[in-house]
Amino acid sequence: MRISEVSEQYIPANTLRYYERIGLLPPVQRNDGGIRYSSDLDVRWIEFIKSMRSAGLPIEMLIEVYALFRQGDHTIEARKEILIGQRAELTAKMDERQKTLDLLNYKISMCITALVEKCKN
Amino acid sequence: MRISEVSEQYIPANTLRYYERIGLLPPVQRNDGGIRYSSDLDVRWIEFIKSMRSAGLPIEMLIEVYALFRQGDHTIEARKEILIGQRAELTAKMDERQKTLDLLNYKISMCITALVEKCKN
DNA sequence: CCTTGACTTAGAGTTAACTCCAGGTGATAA
DNA sequence: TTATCACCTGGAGTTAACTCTAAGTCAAGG
Repeated sequence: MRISEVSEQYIPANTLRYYERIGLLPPVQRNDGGIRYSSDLDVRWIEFIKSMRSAGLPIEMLIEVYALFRQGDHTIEARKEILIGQRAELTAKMDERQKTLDLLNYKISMCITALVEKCKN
Repeated sequence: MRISEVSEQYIPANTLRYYERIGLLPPVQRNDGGIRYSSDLDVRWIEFIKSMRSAGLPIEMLIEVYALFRQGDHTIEARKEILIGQRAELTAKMDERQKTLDLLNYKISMCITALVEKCKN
C-alpha cells in the first residue's frame, strides 16, 4: 500500500512519517524513487496503533511494545505485562469517565428542571 | 478555603492560578495581603471542573459554560445545549475506548496462548 | 519538453494544558 | 531581629503529539 492509501484508511500521511521517525513504525520498504510501500503486516500494526491511540494510550508505550516485538519471541511475557498495565489504566479511566458522565447527566437534568420552571411563569 | 486547602482536595495551586488567569475561575476574594479565599460556591465549581477535566473535556468548553453562567438565568438553554454536546462526545469516546479495551484483551489472550505453547515444549 | 501530482526530507511551528521560576510581600516564631 | 513560610505575580519553559512548510525528486500525460 502506498502512503496515500494507508492514510485514507487509517492515519494521516504526515503522522505516519512522524511515527516512522520516532521508531513507532519500521523503516518501511521503498521503491527506486524512495517511495514507501507498507506491507500487510505493517498495515496491521498501523491499525493496532490507530485503535490504541484513539483510546489515548501513550505513544511511548507503543514504541516499547514494538521494540520488544522486534526482539523476538522471548519478549512475549514482557509485552503481555505492558499490555496488562495499560488495560488497568484504561479501565480505571473508563470508570472515571462514567462518573463524569453521570455528573453531566445530572447537570443537564438540572438545566431542564430550571427551564420547565421558567415556562410555568 | 485557602489555596493550599483547595489544592490538597482538588487541583494543584499553580493550576488554580492558571485557571483564574484564563477566566475559568472568577477573580476570587482576597484578604489584605492579597491572599485568595475561595467561597463554598467557588469550591463547588472547582470540583465540577476537576471531574470534567478528568474525563478530558476541554477547558475551552468549561470557560464558555462559566461565562454563560455569569450572564444569568437566560443562558440556561445555551448551557444545556453545550452540556448535551459534550455528553454526546463523551459517550462516543467511551464506545471507542470499549473497542480498544476489547482489542487489548484479545492481544493479551494471544500472548497468554503463546506463552502456554512455549511451556509445552 | 513541460507540467502536474504524488511523494520525499529535515526541521520548524502549533496546540492544549499545564508547570515552574525568580523575585517579592506580609505574618508569624525563635 | 531575623528567619521561615505561605502566598503573590508575570512570564518563561515543558510535554505530548502532531502538523505544516520549503525545497526537492520522480514518473506519467499532453
